[in-house]
Amino acid sequence: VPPAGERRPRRRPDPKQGYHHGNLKAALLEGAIALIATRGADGLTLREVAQRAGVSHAAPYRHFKDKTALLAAVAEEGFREMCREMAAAATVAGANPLDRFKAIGVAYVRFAVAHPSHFRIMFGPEIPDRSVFPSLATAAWAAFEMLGDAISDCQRTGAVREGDPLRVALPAWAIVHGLAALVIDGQAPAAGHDARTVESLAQEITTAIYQGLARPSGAAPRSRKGRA
Amino acid sequence: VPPAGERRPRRRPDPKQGYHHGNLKAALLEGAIALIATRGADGLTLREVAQRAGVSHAAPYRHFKDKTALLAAVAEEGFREMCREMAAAATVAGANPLDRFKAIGVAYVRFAVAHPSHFRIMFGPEIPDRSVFPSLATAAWAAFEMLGDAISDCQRTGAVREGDPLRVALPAWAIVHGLAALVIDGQAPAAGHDARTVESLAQEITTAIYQGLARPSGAAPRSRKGRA
DNA sequence: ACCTGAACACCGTTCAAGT
DNA sequence: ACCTGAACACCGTTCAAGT
Repeated sequence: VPPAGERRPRRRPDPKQGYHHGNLKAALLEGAIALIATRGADGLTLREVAQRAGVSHAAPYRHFKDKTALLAAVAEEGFREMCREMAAAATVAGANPLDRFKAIGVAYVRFAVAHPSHFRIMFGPEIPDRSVFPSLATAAWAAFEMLGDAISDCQRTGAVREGDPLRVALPAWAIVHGLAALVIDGQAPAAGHDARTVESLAQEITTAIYQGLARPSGAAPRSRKGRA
Repeated sequence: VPPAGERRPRRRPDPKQGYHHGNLKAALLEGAIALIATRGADGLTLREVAQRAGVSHAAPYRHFKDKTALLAAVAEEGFREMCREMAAAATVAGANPLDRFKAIGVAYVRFAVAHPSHFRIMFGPEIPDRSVFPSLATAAWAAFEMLGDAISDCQRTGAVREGDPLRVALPAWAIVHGLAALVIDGQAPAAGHDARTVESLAQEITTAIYQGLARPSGAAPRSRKGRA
């Protein structure tokens, strides 16, 4: 029995298909992502996902081995969307590799704050072993590679120090990931996850990892000057 | 009915006390931390904590309002232990503020990798609103303050650029937090959480946030030289 | 004051049975 | 091939009842 007046998009039985609709799998995935956004990662229930899709609570098992498999699909879709948004941000940023690198980092944080529960599932312990889901591992790796490639480009123009790009990219990944985690967990001071605050925090962070916290060499302890 | 041969420390009924032992609350907290270490954050069950303490599954409610309250106590103890370890690391590092700052950052990562499930509960969404538990909020803040104070000291000696210490400390916090999260979630390349690998990764990270990723100004693009 | 035992409303998962 | 309904073994939480 459906609970009450809940909007449920495109329910068209189409009796040519088996029972309810041809692509229950896609509907379940979509529903799970929507449910996570409103109820949080812990609030996600296989039974409610099934109910929202209009099927019995046992039906999902025909399409996903278990709850973890559904969560893996959710996580994979999250990484794909994150990559899309980072790529879009890089495009907007223009041709300067350093600008592109910073834009990607900011987009990383922006995605996490916009979809905190989704972000948690992408990285959290709900999926204990990512190697069981190769396509998820691939999608996750692609996100890291975007940062690595951006670093590579910066090294080519001489903006970033030399060294293995992936190794140099790790601190950059860590700092944007750390800021994202702290903000969505309510530790970093981003009141209400206000978009402008988050944006400027992310800008500060990417600048910090590029320039470092050290006093600019050659600058006197009391008078700081901008770089060239 | 206790399951089988499980070691259960110091069960001394002491009939002077109420029923089982005088400080069931402490026993529950201790048991919860132990259970998290072996079963993970998701595997923690109020009923099993009670069973291990030798009481009924309803008994914990006499000492903790609900499961979240127990988790908050677990998280608080985690922050205290982390602070202890960071303080110890700073002491070992000596008097140089920059060395102390790096040691604190490394200790932060080391704690997370040594107690991943505990670390997740300290920062995760299991405790939705930290402000409900003031002592937890205080303990968490103390950890951030240690980094902030270390940055302050570095600014006094001129090693770190000027500015609001807490604001300057945020990138440092983000980078160690991010590395910790990536490692325990199996994203960063620390095979098996090997202690030496983690240690050197943490060293690299703290160096990176101090020096920055920028090519050292004044160095030619092809020949890098050490700083003074 | 502190704990027990039964009860309730949930879960994830399985499996025979239906079409 | 795909879905249902009942069933099982769990949860967290509550509450009358015991000492």
